[in-house]
Parts: sequence; structure tokens; C-alpha cells
Amino acid sequence: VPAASSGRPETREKILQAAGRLFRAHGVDATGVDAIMREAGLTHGGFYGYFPTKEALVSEVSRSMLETSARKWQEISDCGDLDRALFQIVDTYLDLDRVLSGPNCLLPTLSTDVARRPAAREAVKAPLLSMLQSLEKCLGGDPQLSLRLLAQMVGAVVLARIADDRELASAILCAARRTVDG
Amino acid sequence: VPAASSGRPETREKILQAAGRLFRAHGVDATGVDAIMREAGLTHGGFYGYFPTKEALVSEVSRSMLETSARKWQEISDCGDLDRALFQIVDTYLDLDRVLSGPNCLLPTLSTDVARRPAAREAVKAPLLSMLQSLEKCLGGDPQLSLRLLAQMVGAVVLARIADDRELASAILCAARRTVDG
DNA sequence: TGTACATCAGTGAACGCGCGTTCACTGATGTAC
DNA sequence: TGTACATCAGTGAACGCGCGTTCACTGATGTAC
Repeated sequence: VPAASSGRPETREKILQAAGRLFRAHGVDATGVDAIMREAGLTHGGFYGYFPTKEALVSEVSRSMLETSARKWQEISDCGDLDRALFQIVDTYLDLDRVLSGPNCLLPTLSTDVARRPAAREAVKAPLLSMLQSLEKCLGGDPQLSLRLLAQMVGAVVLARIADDRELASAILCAARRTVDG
Repeated sequence: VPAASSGRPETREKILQAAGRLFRAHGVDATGVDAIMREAGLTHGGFYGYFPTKEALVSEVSRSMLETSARKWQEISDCGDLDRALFQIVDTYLDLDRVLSGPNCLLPTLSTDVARRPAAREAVKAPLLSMLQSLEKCLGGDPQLSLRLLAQMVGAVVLARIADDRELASAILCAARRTVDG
């Protein structure tokens, strides 16, 4: 339910993408509205034609980013071989280069920013459940196992980004590649 | 190697504790030097007698907090029964009330703040390795397994704090209580 | 086809505010004689 | 024991700056006649 938004939808999408990139790179509080609009190729004044506040943007970006992840996982888990689907999801998620510098999942890179914002937590709830369902499907319907696997994947990325050392980061991601039961 | 620090050591410790509490609750960027000193029962001007910059404080707090966790795990894993030690570490870490409101481990609550600060990453490296060693000891010397278990624990706490729902948070923490191989 | 006007996406100067940091100071404590 | 002085932990006013937000505006586009 977007509150007050004028302007062209493509511009809105450009702002969401730009904000997503900068939020993941520097965190929400370290990213100004001014920088976001510049990244989107616009000037800061126009921002409030698209979002009522910066906080509203944070929620929208969170929803949008996790919905994208959820859609991808659903597509992967929908077509055919479940074992291959699981492998593809896990392997992509834990790719070293993607983890250290590429376009990441929101869960490990903006976890604290989302966790501290009730509105963002709510916005993220539905796609999070969808991701768990995709995992559960690949794992033969065990909900506990899918929770455990997602936790392991998210935690591995979090730790790899904290580890001040490419070796250790790589070891963490490799260890987490092994699924809970093989 | 603390750079320039005058003043009483007890006061320094009070500032570290106060900063730790506020950083975990609101994040680094949303916590001002002013608020930290007020929480410590002082006025903001005195801060720079103890730390050269706010960034230096962030590194010191990160090191200090994770060293405390590392020390606890070492004590637990040092005395006697390894199975009981493992259970105690995991069970304490994943306690629902502690996760949602209590004094948490730094890794899930300040992960993004630390990951984006090279100085803080370095400060945190040694205690992180120490924690992994304690886990490894409890797990019979398997380094891969200890990496996987820490990832699962950290990820579970991250997800539980994002989940906008006490039920789901509880389910995540319970699922993660089951160790990788029973 | 040409002129007048309405629409509206995007501009950029300006605002009040809170931040990190500095610095001249206060006042309690300890030492010298 | 009493006076003079040095030390130094902590104070609080002040600074420059960048933030989120507002608003009067510009200028391109489309419609009316």
C-alpha cells in the first residue's frame, strides 16, 4: 500500500535500485537521501515526490530486495530436479566473490538495519516465509531442516564478511556448503 | 595498543560498557557520543580524554565485547564434560529472551557495523578465532563442523531478530538448537 | 497549423537540527615546604 | 599543622558540517481551440 507517490514508475524503480546498492554497501544510516538521488542520476529535491520519508524508502527497499530473492528461489525450486535446485541455491548464495563484493541477499548485509525497524521487519516478513517454503520444498518438506539451513547460510555470509581474511572467509563459506545432512 | 588515553581505568570501562549497550540496541551510527557519555553518567566533553575518535571507540568496544564472549566459551569448554559444555554454549546463545532483548553476542547484533569497518574487523579477529577453537574442542576437533555450527548459531539469532513474530523467532532458535549431527 | 494554457517531473536554495570534535575552564586531590 | 601550588578528571559552551525535509521554481510535454 504505497502512501503518496507521484512521478514515473521507472524513476521510482531507479531510486529503489540506487538505494539498495548504497544501503548494502554503507548501511542505511551512513547513506544520505542526497547520495541516493545522485546515484539514481537525479537531484535530492525530487525524492519526496516518490517517498514520504527516508524511513518509508527503507521499508520499500527491504521488501523489494527480499522479494527479488524470494522470486529467484521460487523459480529455481519450481522447475524440475530438487537436488539440483538446492545445490544451485546454496552454491550461489555462498559464492565467495559475490559475498565479499557482489550483489548480496539483504538478510546478511542489512540484518541489523532491518531488525531495528519494525516497519522494515513487517515489509520483509512475506518474502522471508516464501524463501523458507522454497527451501523446504527442496529438502523434502522438513520445516526444521529448512530453518536450520537458512540460518547456516545467513550466518556463514555474516561471518565471512566479518572475517578480516580472505582465507578464513573462504573456509567459512566452504564449510557451510556442506548441507546439514550431506 | 591503545593510542592516547588518560583518565581513570574504571571510567574508561564504564564508557566501554555504556557504548556496548547503546550500540547493540540502536546501532553504531544511530548512537551519538553525547548519548554514550550520558549513559555512562558523564558529560560529552570528557570523551576525548579516553578515546581519540568515535571510530576508535567502536573498535575497542568490538574487541572488548567479543573478548568477553570468547573468555566465557573458553572457561565453559575448559572444565570437564565436553558434551555438557557444547550444550551449555549453544543453549545460552539461542535463548529466546536473551536474543530478543537481553545482552547479546556482538556477532549477530553488530555484524554489519563491524563488517564495514576494517579496524573493527581486525580488532575482532583474535577473539573470533578463540571462539571457534572452543567450539572445535567441544566437537572433537573437527574445524569444518565448528565453522558450520557457529554459522548456524549466528544466522539463527540474526533471523530471529528479523522475524517480526515471536512464534517464528522461537521456531528458528529451536531448530538451530539441534546440532548439525544430532 | 499556430497560439495559449495546464500539467507535472525534476531542480536547487534554504531551513532547523544534531552530530563529532575542540578547548578554555573548574574544582577536587595530592604533594612541597 | 597550615599554606601554596601542581595535577588532572571531568565540564559545558562553541565550532563547522552534513543530514532530512520543504518549497517556490523551471521547463518540457500534451491538450484546447
